[in-house]
Amino acid sequence: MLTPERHRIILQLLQEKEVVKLHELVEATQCSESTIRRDLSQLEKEKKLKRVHGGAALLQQKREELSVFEKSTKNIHEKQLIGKYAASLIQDGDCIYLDAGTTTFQMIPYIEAKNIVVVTNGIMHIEALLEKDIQTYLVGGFIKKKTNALIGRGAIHSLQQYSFDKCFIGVNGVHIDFGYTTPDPEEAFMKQTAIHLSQRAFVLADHSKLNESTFAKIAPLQEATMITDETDEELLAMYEEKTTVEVVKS
Amino acid sequence: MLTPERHRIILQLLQEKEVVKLHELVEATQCSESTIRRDLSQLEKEKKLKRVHGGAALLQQKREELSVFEKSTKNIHEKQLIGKYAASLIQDGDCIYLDAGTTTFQMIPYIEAKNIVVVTNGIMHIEALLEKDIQTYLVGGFIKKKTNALIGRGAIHSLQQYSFDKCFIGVNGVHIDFGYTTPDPEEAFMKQTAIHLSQRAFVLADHSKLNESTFAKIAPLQEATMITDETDEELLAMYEEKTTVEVVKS
DNA sequence: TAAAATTGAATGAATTTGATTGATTTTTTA
DNA sequence: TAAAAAATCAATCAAATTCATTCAATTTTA
Repeated sequence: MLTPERHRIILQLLQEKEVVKLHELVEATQCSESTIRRDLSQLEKEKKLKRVHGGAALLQQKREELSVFEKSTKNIHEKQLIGKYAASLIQDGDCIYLDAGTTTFQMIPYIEAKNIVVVTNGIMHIEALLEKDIQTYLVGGFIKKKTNALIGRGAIHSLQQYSFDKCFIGVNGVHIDFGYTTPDPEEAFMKQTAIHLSQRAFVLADHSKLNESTFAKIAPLQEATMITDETDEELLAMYEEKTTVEVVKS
Repeated sequence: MLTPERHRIILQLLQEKEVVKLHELVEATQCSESTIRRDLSQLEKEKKLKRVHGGAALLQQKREELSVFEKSTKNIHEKQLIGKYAASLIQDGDCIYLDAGTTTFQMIPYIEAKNIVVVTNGIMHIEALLEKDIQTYLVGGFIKKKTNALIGRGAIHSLQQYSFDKCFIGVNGVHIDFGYTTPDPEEAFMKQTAIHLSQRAFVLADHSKLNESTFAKIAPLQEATMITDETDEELLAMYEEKTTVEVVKS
């Protein structure tokens, strides 16, 4: 049996059952455990499924967003590292746009620059920013319940009243061809606008975001400097051809 | 049975029953107590549930700190009464401006009208509004730390994008000569603008506000209907000469 | 045909599992 | 109320399963 056919069978069985045992796949394909293991490894690298002990499991759909709560606990350590580094880029007197989202949120405790102004569309960010006695402006607009972010026409309009030294943007996918992406077109447009209003743009993307792409395009890679904790040299080299990449090491 | 499948079963049973006994999970998954215990431990670490003696429970947050906040305010009972009455004035399909502040905040739990849109400058209000599945817009602007209200040029500008069927305004003073007043001129201007953008304006003022006046003038009495719990007939008669007064009785 | 890629088997390492232990908590009983 | 009984718990261990890695055999490709 050919590799693509096996892969098709594996993914199909997975679709039907949500989780599938290694043994069932051996049964279905009539080939050895080793082969199936190799297939699962590869499919996992391609983000088509998630390996689990004893088999494989379906991973959540591309366009479906996780709740804020789930997001906030995922890759928290990596996000903190990235946040800390990103925060160190802020200089005294800067005007900053801080995108909504859990990754950019992690920057706030590490901000040390004085006399800065921060504009944000993230309601969650406000309390933390005020706690640090940072002059904070909020853009107006519609409140998206799921992410607690301000989006829509009003938000864009509100945003356009400002211009920034630097902006820090969170994304859901970074892809060599599709650039920076996020599931919601409204949010994508918001992020895009912020990038265009800024002298320098930074995208914060932990390693789980690389080689991913979701529905709505924000901007091509070269429009922002990417900050990531990815360590795979080969992968990084690929992105470095297209844009500036700052790698955070733990 | 694979780990993700067990986890799914556990979480699903939990969704249905709120709390679930260890023994039921053993029954449902046909595996040992130890395994279930380990699963529960892990799911608890992932904040997917809360372990309790004998099993697990759904985790519920927020509610409590809200009540703490509610109790910390002055004249809470009167404000609730006023809030309840004011909320009853909202009709299906209305576009509403809800001013920041504790009095207007009390309206939210009592809002029953369907298909309404609420614009607010109060950050505290957001969570409660979203909880009630109300379409919510926030004005942009500078965040005043003390009151968690959005004010300033940006806020005014943002507000002027809308027009309202009704607005509900909190004030610090109501005075027969000076009209409605509040200490901060920026906030006063915000409230004034909202009143002018609304077909009908309501000022919520518990009895402690009457015959008081503070620094910044919002509007003369006749520009808004006053909702109060004051009972002094003589006092009320005085105000009723100048404007419409709605009296809430406990 | 030779080089490269794929496959299945074999190895020991790593993970998961259920049973057991004694400690802790809850309920029952006196 | 306090002691006893029952239930539940965390910690540990050994057996079973699953895993990654290696290597030789086979198939595919150039």
